Amino acid sequence: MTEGERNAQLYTVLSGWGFRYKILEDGRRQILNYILPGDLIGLQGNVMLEMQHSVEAMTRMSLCVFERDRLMTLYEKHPSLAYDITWLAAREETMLDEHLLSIGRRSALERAAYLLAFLDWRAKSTGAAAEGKAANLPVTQQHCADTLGLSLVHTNKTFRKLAGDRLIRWLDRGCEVIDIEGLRKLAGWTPPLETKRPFL
Amino acid sequence: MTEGERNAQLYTVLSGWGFRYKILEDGRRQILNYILPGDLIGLQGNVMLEMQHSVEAMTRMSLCVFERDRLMTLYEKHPSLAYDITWLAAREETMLDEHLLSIGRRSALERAAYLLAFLDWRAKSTGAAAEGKAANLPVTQQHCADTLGLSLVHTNKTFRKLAGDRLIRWLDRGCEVIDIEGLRKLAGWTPPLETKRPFL
DNA sequence: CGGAAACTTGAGTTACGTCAACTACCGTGG
DNA sequence: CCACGGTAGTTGACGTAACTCAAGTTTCCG
Repeated sequence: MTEGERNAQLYTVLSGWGFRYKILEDGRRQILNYILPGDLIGLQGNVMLEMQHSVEAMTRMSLCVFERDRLMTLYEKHPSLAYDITWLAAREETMLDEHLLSIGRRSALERAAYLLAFLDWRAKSTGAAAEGKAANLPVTQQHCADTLGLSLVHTNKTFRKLAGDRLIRWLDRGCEVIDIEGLRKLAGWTPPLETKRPFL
Repeated sequence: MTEGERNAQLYTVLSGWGFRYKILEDGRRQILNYILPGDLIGLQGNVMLEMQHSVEAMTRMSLCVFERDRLMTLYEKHPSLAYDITWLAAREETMLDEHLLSIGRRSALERAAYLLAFLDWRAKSTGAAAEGKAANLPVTQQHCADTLGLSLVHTNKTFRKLAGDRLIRWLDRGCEVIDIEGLRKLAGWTPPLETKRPFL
């Protein structure tokens, strides 16, 4: 699914990991946010005229399709589902705000710590990893670099520092969080308190 | 209105300029987005448990208050208004996405050009400035620096370059856009196409 | 066994940050 | 009327975090 396309569908993610991103003409890429089970894809495309970003899967994903035309009908017939959609949109906004703070004002080390703490939180709160147990995050350093707004080389050096301090361990294809509290403290971040989460 | 507060109200902006921001413990500040007439304030606070950011006015603002408890009722009684709220949330997301791309991947000069082109667009599309006429943006360089994720000094030097190239003129307290097309081209950005905008 | 994708490391460069000083422009009050 | 203090903007010298380039491993997979 790429930017500019007019997309008639809305999707709910049932399983798997993906991400949303934008690119400049010369290829510079910025990952905007990650997509996990329970997330909605394509709301912007339904409400705005066209998609403003692209989406890519990181693992095999299964989706539940939803027709665009039915969105207004759904709002009329099921106000509580409409409310849930708003809830999801507001949560996305909260995440984007934090990412913005991170890229704009945190140092490379803090930023990296924040990203991993954030992904760990998301992984755990969607049940992708058991609560309490160390999460194994299926990201490459290239993904992280494009999320952090850093170069690949500098991202690597930053992660090596975190690994040297025993906060994480970097695996073949992904990252294992060892000391989540350490990461959160370094980043100066704690996961947001949420009201009850909608099913969808 | 500051972060962490539990805010029972939702506001619609009738007139004036403001902005949303977050700060780290040591005072580093990141401006997340600007608030103009027609925008909604406090949706996150209503849906999440508490406000995740703070809001500050840049000019005198007039607001229309809306009680939190009535949100669910509104969703039941007026689905089209509910849809409008979703529309606004999706538009906010689109703007945050673009800011993220900007801070993460654009150079200081491109970023500055983007910000001014963006504010010019917002000013014009809310009727704060006449369409076609040069918009006068009521921002200080400190605001811009905190939006761009740059230092105040470097922001100043960047703006002086834009002024030297006759793209903008910097006034006492704010900025006058001279060559909007030049700014957009430099930033590699054009305003998004929007579907019909809701009243609210 | 070869080739691609991911990760690592060092050396040199540059964009941006910090520090510090200075100007200009108010509005306030003696 | 001028003295003042505060906010906003400007500029130069110097330091450093992050980038680029380039050359490695290592791991996976066909």
